[in-house]
Amino acid sequence: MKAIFSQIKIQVNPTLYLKDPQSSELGKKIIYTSIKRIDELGFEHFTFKKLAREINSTEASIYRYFESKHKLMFYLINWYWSFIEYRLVFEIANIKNPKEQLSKVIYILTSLPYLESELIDLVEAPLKKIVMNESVKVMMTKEVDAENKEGVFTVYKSIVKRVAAIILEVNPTYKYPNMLVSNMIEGSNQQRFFEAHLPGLTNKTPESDSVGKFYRDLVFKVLLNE
Amino acid sequence: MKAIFSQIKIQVNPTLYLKDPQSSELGKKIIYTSIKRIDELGFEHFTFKKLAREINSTEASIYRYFESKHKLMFYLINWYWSFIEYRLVFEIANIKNPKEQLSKVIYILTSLPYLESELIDLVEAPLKKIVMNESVKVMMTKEVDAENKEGVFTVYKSIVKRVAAIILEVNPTYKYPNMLVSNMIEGSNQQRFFEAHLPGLTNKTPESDSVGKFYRDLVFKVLLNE
DNA sequence: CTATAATTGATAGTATTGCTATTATATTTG
DNA sequence: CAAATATAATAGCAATACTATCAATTATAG
Repeated sequence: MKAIFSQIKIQVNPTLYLKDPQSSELGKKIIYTSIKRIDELGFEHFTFKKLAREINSTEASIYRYFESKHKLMFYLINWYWSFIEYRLVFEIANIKNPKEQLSKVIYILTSLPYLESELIDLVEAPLKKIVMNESVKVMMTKEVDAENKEGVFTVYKSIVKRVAAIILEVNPTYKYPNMLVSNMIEGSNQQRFFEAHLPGLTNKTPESDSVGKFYRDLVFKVLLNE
Repeated sequence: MKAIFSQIKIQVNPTLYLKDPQSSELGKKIIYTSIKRIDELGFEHFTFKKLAREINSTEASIYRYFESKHKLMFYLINWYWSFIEYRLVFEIANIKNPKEQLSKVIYILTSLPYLESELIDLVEAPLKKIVMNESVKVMMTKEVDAENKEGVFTVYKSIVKRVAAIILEVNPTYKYPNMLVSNMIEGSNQQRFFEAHLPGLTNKTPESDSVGKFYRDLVFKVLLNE
């Protein structure tokens, strides 16, 4: 399951691109290089001009693939979400016990990129970092309703739904399964950011993964107690 | 306790402004009007030029108060956080029971602007909306470490610390009090956004405040169970 | 192998943004 | 009323986010 990005052809909602970047060399270069540069510069400082310079192409050519850098960003995020959904389904397939399933899910959704041996790849690791650090900035905008209509959040909602179903198996009377999932996904991303930059907002300890433990503890306490 | 913004002089970290906006008419207009416009347009579409036009002033004049729109945004957020800290201290003062204190705190930190009669004001309500919808975009940037050094997050950390202390009174062995607080603050803001724009990620019901209930349920279950 | 279409590159241009600099005009204050 | 200070007016600049045009290259189909 190594180098998944290159082997598994993950399908991304066509509203997110003008021309499928997976269909040409230039397209692939755009994807690969933009992942590295967005991770490095942050979404705000990343521009098509910088990207074009790096891949020896032009802004105009990049615009033939993506309508805007916003859309490119959503393309990458959606690719990642699709990949996560794939993993979710795959890794849970042969687990029977819902609690064990949930445990695995928590790991997949909250773990750090470099902790996952399967993700050690030049592309997937920075992609996860992008999702962690940058995605909230393109989600929480005034354009969200229009983008939602275009199906930008379909995969994300599907993941939440899927995990919520497992939660309801663990505790059929729990009232807020979707919120518990979306809070865990977004929260763990943000807590990772806090750990790195604002540790006073966290309870970071030198050893051990406190973000992962925090959410594991939280989810199971919320579900298994009265 | 009405119209707090106008009555109580809240002190904001001077690194956030070049000239104290509370010290002049123009300064106050900048604050009041920017709150309304950032709320309306979102941080990305808000510009000093638009603001200047509206208050019949010029970009150059606004730049004498604030180094950048980023700093102005932090000024507003900090003002809000200081205000919340003030409320927190004030409203908890005569509650003895830590659980009741925590209950009050959860309400203050997660409630919607228009649900709080004290906040119904032309300024505080949109200010809370700004913090809910826009603040994460200026927090999660590559500049965060530099801004943290300038003390931009001092008040926020202080709130987290304060509430974490109450949490430890409720459950002295709980390992992640800071994370529980920052997750609740940031999470509730985001869940409000989801409720309004991506309800599929939440468990919204027509009546009753599900975000508030979700976090209340969550916090107490996490703290009061083994 | 050539005609045709599709893709990319080169270049230019536009409106807006974020910000600085300069000078003139008000306004406050001592 | 003079001096200091604050604000307005104007200009300008480099960067950003795009769009448009046309030429050169490459792929593809007959």
